[in-house]
Amino acid sequence: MARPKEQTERRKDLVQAAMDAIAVRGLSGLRLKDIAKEAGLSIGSVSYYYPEIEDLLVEAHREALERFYWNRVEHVDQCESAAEQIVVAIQEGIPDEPVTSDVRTLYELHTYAGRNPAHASMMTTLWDREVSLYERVIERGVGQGHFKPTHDLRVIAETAVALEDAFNLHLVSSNGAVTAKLARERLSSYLATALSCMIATQ
Amino acid sequence: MARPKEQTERRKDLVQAAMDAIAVRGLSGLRLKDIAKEAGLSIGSVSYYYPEIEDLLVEAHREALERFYWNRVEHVDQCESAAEQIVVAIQEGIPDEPVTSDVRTLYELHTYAGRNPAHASMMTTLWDREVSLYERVIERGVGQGHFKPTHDLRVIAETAVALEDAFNLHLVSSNGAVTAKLARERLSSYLATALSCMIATQ
DNA sequence: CGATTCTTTGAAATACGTTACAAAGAACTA
DNA sequence: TAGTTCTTTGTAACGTATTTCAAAGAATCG
Repeated sequence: MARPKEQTERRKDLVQAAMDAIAVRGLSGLRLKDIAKEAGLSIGSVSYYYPEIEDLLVEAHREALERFYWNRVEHVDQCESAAEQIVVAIQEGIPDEPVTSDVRTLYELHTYAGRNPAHASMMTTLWDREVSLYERVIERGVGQGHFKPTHDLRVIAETAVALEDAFNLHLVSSNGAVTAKLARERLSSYLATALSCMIATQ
Repeated sequence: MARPKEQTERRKDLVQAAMDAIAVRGLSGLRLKDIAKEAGLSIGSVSYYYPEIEDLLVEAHREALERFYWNRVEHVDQCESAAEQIVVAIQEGIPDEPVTSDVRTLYELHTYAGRNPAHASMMTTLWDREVSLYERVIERGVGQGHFKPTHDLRVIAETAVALEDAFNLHLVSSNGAVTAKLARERLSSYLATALSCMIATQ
C-alpha cells in the first residue's frame, strides 16, 4: 500500500471545470485546454481522469441537472404553505443569472441531446422530475385550500415546466425582448389563472 | 464580358447545404467538409463563396427564420376565421417533423446566440414576429366574436410563443416524455382557456 | 530512508481541419 | 476558334487539438 487514490475528488473538480468551460465557451467552442485551465491542471491530467471526454460531458450534464433540481427541492421544502412554495419554485426555476454555470450548461447540452441518447435520457429525467415537483406543490396547495385547479394537475405542471424552459432558453440566448422579470411574470400569470389563486411576483 | 456570374444561385445552394449540415451534425460537429458534401461541391468551393464560415451561418439562420415564419403567415392567412387560424398557427408552430432542417437549424443556433450578437438579434426578431402573429390572430378573433381573452393580448401571445419554443426544444432534443401531439394539446389547452373558446386539436 | 503507488507534467507523435493557391474546366462573346 | 471571366478542384502549407507516454513528483507505509 502506498499513496492513496483521490480520483473521486479530482473527478469532481474536473466536472465543475467542464461545467464552467461549457457555460463560457459553449459546446462548439469547447477545448480540452479550456477545461484544463478551469481546473488548474494540464491537458494530460484531464486525459488521465477522463480518457473519453464524452464521459466528462455526461458527468457535467448529470451534475448540472442534479444541482439545479435539488436546489429547487430544498428551497421549496423550506416553505410551509404551497402558496409560498410556488413563488419559490418560480423564482428558482427562472433565476436572475442563468449565467450560472448550472443553467447554461443544461441548455448547451439540451440541443446536443438530439444526437446523443445519454444526454437525451438525462433531459427526460429532468423534465419528469420538474413536472413532479410542480405536481406535488399543486397537490399540496389543493389540500391546503389555496389552489382550485381549472385543469388536470399534470397538464398544469407540464405547461409550467415548458414555460420555464422556454424563457430560460431565451435568457441564455440573449433574446433582447425577454428579461427574467418578464419571464417570471408570465409564468406566475399562467399559474395564477390555472390554479385560481394570487401569486406574488418578484 | 465572358462567363456570367451565378454567385447568388450558388450561395443559395450553400445556405441550404449549411442548414442541412447543421441539422444533422449540430454546431459542435459542423465541418466544412459536411457542408461541401451536402452541397455536392468541394471544400475549396465553399471557401470561394464564403471565405468566412460565420457569414454562412448567419445566412443559414436568417433563411431558417424567414422560412419558418413566412410559411406560418402564409398558411394562417389562408383561413378566414380566427378560429381556424389559431389551429393552423399551432399546427405549423409545432410541426410533426422538427427533423425538418428549418426547425432544427433554428434551435441549434439559438444556444449559439448567447455568445454571438448577430444570432441573438435574429432570435429576437423571430420572437417579436411570432408574438405579433399570435396577437394579430387573437385580435381578429376578438373582432369576430370567437375569442374572449382573459388577459392582455400581448401576455397571451408571448405565453403561446414560449410554449411553442419549449416544446420544439424538447422535441428536437428527443425528450422521450414529449411528443408533438402532446405539445400541441398543451398549447391548445392554454389558448382555449386564455381565449375562452374551443380549439380543435390534431 | 526505501519501496510502492498514485499523480502530474510536458513533449513527441498523430490526427484533423482550414487556408491559400495554382491549374484545369466551363460558359459566354466576338 | 480565340479570348475572357467565372467556377471548381486538389493539394500543399499551415495551424491547432488530441493521444500517448516516459519521466519526474508527491504521498504513504514499514
